[in-house]
Parts: sequence; structure tokens; C-alpha cells
Amino acid sequence: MREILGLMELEGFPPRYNIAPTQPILVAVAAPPLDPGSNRPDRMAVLVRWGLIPSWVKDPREFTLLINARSETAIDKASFRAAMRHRRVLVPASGFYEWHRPPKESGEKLQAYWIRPKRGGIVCFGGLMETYMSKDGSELDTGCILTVGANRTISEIHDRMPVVIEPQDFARWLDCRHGEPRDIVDLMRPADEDYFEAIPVSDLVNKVANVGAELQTPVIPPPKKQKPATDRSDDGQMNLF
DNA sequence: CCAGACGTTGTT
DNA sequence: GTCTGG
DNA sequence: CCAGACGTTGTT
DNA sequence: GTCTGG
Repeated sequence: MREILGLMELEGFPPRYNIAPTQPILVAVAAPPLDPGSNRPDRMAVLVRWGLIPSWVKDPREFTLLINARSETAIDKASFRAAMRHRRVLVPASGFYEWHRPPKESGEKLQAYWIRPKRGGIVCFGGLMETYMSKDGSELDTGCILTVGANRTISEIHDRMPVVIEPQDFARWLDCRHGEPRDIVDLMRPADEDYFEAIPVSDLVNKVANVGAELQTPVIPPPKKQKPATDRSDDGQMNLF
């Protein structure tokens, strides 16, 4: 991931297997303009609270937790408009969890899935951040992840999925100095059908107190046909969500 | 115009 | 701060 | 799901 | 008839 993002700050960042809203997440942002000849990286890593707080919020305690933003509407929403223009970020992860909620009548149980790139490695989600100034003068960096309608593969599980930004689009996504929202709308689209694989996992993941690698151990879900996951092991560097 | 909301998803 | 609903 | 709206203007 | 708001 360090190689992918060009960040220096990632050494020694431990793997995390169950990141819940309000917890810190690592994001990549564009660094301030470089001096000519500088070899400083043009991106930097920031830890933000997962749950965006717009700058105009009076009392964060009474404000809804904004962990996702719909990419179709974020440009026009008061809560996301400024961040969409000025504070786009990349959120690196080794995948995400999603829950399949069967119709109540079906009798099927809620099934959790660990969803990761088929090729393994790191995926970068499109996200937004804000720096919130509280009344006591302290700053709180917060962020959220953009979503888009699920592709056919993921829609078996859920109707939405995170926006995936490909490496060749990182620079354009992050360049908020020149790139306006209309210049990046094309990047907010469902991932290719074969980009992700969904691995059924146990309901251990449902409890945020469970945080170990065993959360990603494949299970065979009871009734429906579901291809068991491979046992290809993860690189263990950065297991977000 | 003015007052009030400002969001998503449904357990990540 | 900006948008929406009345 | 059901009830209610279904339109525009917004300084005349 | 269809959409929206609760």
C-alpha cells in the first residue's frame, strides 16, 4: 500500500479486522503544493474519525453519524458539498464487510460477508473528510466513504457498495485544487463485476468487540448455494472494515 | 422569503 | 454554510 | 406500508 | 395512475 499511495507514514500500522463507525481510519489526502525540486511526497496520511461532521454543525453530539455519502447526491447535499469540492480522500482497506439481510418471511438468517479484491492486496475507497473546530478550540478530523449502486455481484448481498478509485485515478481524485466535482463524477461508479469476491463469514463480526483475524475465516452458509472461499491468505498489513 | 434541516441504511 | 419546505 | 398530493412563485 | 412523505 505504501508503494501504491506513495505515503511514508504507514510503517508499523497494525492490521485491524473490525473497524466500526466512530473509530479512527487512515485516509490519504493531497499534500500542500510542492516547492519546485522538492522530493517530498505529494500525498499524506491522516487519521480521521469515521463519521463526518460538517463544519457548520453546532453540537456534534446531536448530529447524525455520517459514515457514508451517496455519490449520486453528495455534490448537492449541505453536509457533503464542501468536502466534495475541497476535501476528497482515499480510504485504503483490504476489503469491507457487508450483511445480506434476507426478507423477514424467508426464515434465512442474516449473513455477513468479507468482501475483498479477487487479486488480494489493497483497495482504495473514495471518501470525504472535514476538520471540525469545536467550541473549545480543538480540532477533530472526520471522514466518510462514498457509496454507489452495487454491481451485479455485490447486489446479491446488498444494494450499495463503496466507490472504488483505481490507482490510475488517484491523482485526479485527490486533486481538489484544480478538479471540481464535475471533473470526478465519472470515477464514482460501481467496480467491475470481477473486481471483488464475497466470502461468507461467521457472525463474530457482528460484535465490534471481536477484532481478530479469525473474523475473516470462511464459513459455509446454511441453505443457499454459495461457493466457499479460497484459503488464499491475506497480506495482513491493513485489514480495514 | 424565512425557518428549519442538513444523512444513510437498516450491525461496518 | 447551504439547501429545502412551507 | 398507506395517505395524500399531484403546481409555481418567493418583494406586487 | 404514480410519486412522496411519514
